[in-house]
Amino acid sequence: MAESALPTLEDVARLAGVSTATVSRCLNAPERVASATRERVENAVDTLGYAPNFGARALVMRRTGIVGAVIPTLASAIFSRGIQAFQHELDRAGWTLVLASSDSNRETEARQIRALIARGVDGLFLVGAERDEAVYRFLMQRKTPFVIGWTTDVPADQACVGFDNAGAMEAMTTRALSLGHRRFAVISAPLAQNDRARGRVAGVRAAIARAGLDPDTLAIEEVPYELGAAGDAVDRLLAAEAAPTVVMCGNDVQAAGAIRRAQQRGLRVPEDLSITGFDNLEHAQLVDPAITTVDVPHVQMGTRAAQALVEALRGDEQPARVTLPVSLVMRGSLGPAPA
Amino acid sequence: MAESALPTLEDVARLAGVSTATVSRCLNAPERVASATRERVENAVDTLGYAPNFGARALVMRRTGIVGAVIPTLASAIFSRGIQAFQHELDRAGWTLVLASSDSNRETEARQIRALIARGVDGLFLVGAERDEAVYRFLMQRKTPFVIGWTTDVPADQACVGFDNAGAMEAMTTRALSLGHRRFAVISAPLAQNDRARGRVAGVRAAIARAGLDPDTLAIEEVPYELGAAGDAVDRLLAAEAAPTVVMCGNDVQAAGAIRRAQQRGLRVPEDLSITGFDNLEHAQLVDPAITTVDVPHVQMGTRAAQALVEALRGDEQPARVTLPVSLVMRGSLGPAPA
DNA sequence: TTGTATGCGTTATCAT
DNA sequence: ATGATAACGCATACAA
Repeated sequence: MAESALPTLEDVARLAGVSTATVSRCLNAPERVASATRERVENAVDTLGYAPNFGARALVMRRTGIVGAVIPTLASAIFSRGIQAFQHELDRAGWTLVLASSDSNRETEARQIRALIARGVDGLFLVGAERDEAVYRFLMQRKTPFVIGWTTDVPADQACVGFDNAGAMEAMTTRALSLGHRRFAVISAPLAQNDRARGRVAGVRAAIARAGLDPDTLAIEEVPYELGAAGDAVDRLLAAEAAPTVVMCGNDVQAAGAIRRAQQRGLRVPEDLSITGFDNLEHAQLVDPAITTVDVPHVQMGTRAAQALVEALRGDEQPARVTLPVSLVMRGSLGPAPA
Repeated sequence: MAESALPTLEDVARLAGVSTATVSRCLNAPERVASATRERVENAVDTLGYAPNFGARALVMRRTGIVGAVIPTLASAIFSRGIQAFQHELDRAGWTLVLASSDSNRETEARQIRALIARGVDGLFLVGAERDEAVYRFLMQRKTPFVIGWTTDVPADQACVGFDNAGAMEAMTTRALSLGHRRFAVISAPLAQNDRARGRVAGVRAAIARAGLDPDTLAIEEVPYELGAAGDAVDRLLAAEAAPTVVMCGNDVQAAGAIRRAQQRGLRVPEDLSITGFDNLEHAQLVDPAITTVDVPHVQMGTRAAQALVEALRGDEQPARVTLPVSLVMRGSLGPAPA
């Protein structure tokens, strides 16, 4: 028994008694073919179970219809809402998303970007602006349009859809200051390869500096976005000489872990220790007290990023630059400083 | 200024003073070319910034190296761990993942499957076994190998990597019975297009039937995997004539929502009402009391599924059929039945 | 409206 | 070790 190959345009043409050009037209511009022949062709397509060969199509059309996104991780909830919206909007516009994760690692991200381009993506969505110049050069060279998300701190000629990480955290810190807090600590993602995390810390420092405090006394714990790691960070922070009255976390997962650990140590939140989060994830409403946090418009960001990328793919020259507003969500975990 | 196109194999060949065949060899089988010429070619590749054209390669190789996965949703944590593992293992084996979501909708899933195949995926990862016969016929016709995850309840000739949804829930129910519970209720995902959810409910019914109780009295609330919706379901269940002493949830998100709502109504968990979950998500450890749940080996499932798919892609005839063990995780939310 | 013919960029076979 | 060349399956410019 011969290995019967997949049917091609030619098979359909033969069965329908027309040329391959006509079959191609039936599929791509049905209005340009007589309805009688169109029906014959459609029947042939059905009976043969024909579907166009992707590689051949990509070769001749010079595009694949695929766009790629490289995000730090798929495993956590942090990016899932935004990416879900991104992919939904992309789908509406007829594009398909390929997802890769960088494990928050610079080299891995560079590898993934190259891998995606080798897989024929027509455009890219990237998180943050922190990567080697060589990567940007490569993207230029390949003429691959890209959009950067989760930050707006990018060169003027690049498209981005994000928000002001520093400003958001500065606002939250100012709020804590107004509640009487003077001893701050921060739990952040590792700062080394993460411009968003650095921005958030910078916001805290800016606010306390403006309040006349010394930003260099700010204790910073760098830990991954995990409950237990954030808990351990709390242990370390509370062991310090002048323990903080408020811990500003770079993310709600960390805030949730911090709250749980503080409570396990017998501290009341927020009476004894205030804790704030970032992102307004589902986590923020699961713990008790609920987390005072920064609401990030993830869905909007994903949607707008998709639109920006589609525009770039269409050849629009002006790179879209979108700054989304964030807002403080006051819930129970931030209270007045203890007396 | 002319629109300079991307460099091709021919450009490289010309610059290096060799034939395109030699350049191709340099890229795909470097050991089959003299090191002197290889160096010349590599230099030419660098200076031109050459990268192979994906479409041309896919056309002649008859494969894209891309596999697709269609999952109910990207937005929740339910599938993210498994998918992350799936993609990681795939990456190790040199494949790229394209992700699509079906919104838990049968027609949408069918559309997404066709769309992915139109995008040239060489294989597919699907969740659950519930879909139209036409979809399976289409996959056969296209000779597209696929693996089914999250269940093992599939025809014998299909590859699957999953666990026993019914058995897991039956075990949990039996545990509740041994704690004296006699009035059960279930909060489940909508059953209509979800074989895993139906399996879990069937497990509850089987256990209570075996205990001599009437499974037809079992109250079932079908709601999405959202905190608020699960809370509302609790309200309805508790309004019933003979309120349950234990609510078995099909998922930890629902269990978390149920616990919060019960507590807001002034009930103590588990003293007044026991609640169980499923999946052992991060949620389960965030709420207080922590959720007694079914641990599902998501990471293993994703990894094994990737391996199974890669095998199928390599042409292995025997479809892999993997059943992963699940286990009960006893935490605080399930206690003895109230007296 | 339909058909003919060409080219897209690569891999692989067969010579040399 | 290297080169010429034939597919691969499709879209499209041009002819009829």
